[in-house]
Amino acid sequence: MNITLLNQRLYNILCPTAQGSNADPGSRVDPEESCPVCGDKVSGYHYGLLTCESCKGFFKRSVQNNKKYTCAEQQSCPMNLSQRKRCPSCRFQKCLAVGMKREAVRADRMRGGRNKFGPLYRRDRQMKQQKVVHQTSTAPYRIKTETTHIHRPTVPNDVHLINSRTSALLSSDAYHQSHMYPSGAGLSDAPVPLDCTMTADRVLTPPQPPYSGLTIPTNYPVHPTPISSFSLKSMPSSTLSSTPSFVTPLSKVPAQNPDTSSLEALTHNFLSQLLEGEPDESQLCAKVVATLQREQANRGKHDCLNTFSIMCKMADQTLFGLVEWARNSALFKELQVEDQMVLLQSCWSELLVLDHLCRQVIYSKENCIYLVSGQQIEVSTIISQAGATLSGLVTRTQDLVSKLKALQLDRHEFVCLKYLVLFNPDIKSVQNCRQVEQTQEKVNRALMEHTQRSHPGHFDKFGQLLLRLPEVRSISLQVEEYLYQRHLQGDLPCNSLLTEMLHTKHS
DNA sequence: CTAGCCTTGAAC
DNA sequence: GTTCAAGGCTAG
Repeated sequence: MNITLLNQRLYNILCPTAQGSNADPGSRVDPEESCPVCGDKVSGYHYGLLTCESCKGFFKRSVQNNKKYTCAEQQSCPMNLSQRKRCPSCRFQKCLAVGMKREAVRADRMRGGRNKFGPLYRRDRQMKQQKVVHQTSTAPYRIKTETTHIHRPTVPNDVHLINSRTSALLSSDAYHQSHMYPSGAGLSDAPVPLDCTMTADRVLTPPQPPYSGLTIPTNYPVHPTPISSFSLKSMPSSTLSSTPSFVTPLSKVPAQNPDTSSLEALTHNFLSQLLEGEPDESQLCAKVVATLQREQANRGKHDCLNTFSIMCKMADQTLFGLVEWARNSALFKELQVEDQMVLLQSCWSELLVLDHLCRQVIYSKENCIYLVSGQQIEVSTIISQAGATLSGLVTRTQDLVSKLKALQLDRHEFVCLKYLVLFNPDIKSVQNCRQVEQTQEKVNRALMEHTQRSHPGHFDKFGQLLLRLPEVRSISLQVEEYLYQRHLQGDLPCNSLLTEMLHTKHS
């Protein structure tokens, strides 16, 4: 079995150098493909991969002039079209991170001609071309499901233009209705009427400037709680700084006493390392918003993304981020790429669910769902208008959110859960099963020691956390099934990592 | 300094 | 001759 053929997109993310490109999902074959650094439109291959003209110029200037930038913030500034100028340091780091090559900038400044990357660009182009053929040949076909009461036309490239005429018919399954993005209404102004002419443009450029949960800042998403002061409860940062260690980021915990066991110090270091790889929520949010804005801008006013497509694209971007997270993880890097593929293909939906849960625990207001785009939606609004499957899913997930909130899941524990899900030694086709098992055990021990040390008063928090994993698994399977049904109906955006993951599992 | 447009020239 | 990624130029 050739794994790379099974899920080329995943393989490309895991082995960016093999294919020479690490661009965003969902737009690979699009002539309007987005720059992996800032999300702007790409103008061609520059210094190793497809980037926009401005990042090309920026990278060239930086390398030619041997620039040394310093970030005034935490070296995790959001990078998108509107903010790329703010922090050259983070921009340059991002350039390098996505794979732009210093060596492609010529020391002798000779103009014209081709460099040694020519073949790499050609291969990448061929790969994209193959991808188009693959996507076309595996175009979704349609079947009827419980949530589909009417026949909706299959539109090439997945776009269902929801208009007022079809909206009433679609109300049986409100997920693809735009109530998820009520226009301009305040967060608690429920119930939100269906607005089926809602466009992504309106979603993404809300009229209300301050954060309300439903508005996405035009350029930079604002989070109710900074990720740096992560705790289970949405406590203000000021409270956090004066609370006991269980809400204090471990990195700020004073150095271990000499009398504390070395084991404890080891666990602390181990967890800190795991935490270091955690993606920045603000950046992810900015990226998602930028992608959606760009997508809509490319479509024009009369070709709007429907809500379900928007949700899928959000999930796709999140998934892309999760795969990147895994790829960059030191523990994951130790595995061979075949095993990496197998593990990710088996747990991607669980990771998505975990990611969603964590976001709810940190950011969501009472009875609201917090999207990766920074929007909050009232659960009751969704439940009241969604079909049976989706309502059930939302309810189950919200129950789990409540339990995790009650357990006061913290950031370290969340990371551990992610690793426990990722390193699953029960996956049969994993070659190096022993290594996966050892890593899982190591993380498991770290989680146990952390819960006992940081939450000594919380009896069996460790066990309680582990007991939540079967439900995560179960929800994720239901999510997959739901998405696959929608995929078969042609509702999912083609050419996405999400679709490819679904496809791989069902093929 | 940025970023869009222009010029160049080896590979095809 | 064409292509297209290099470097260059320049208004803003």
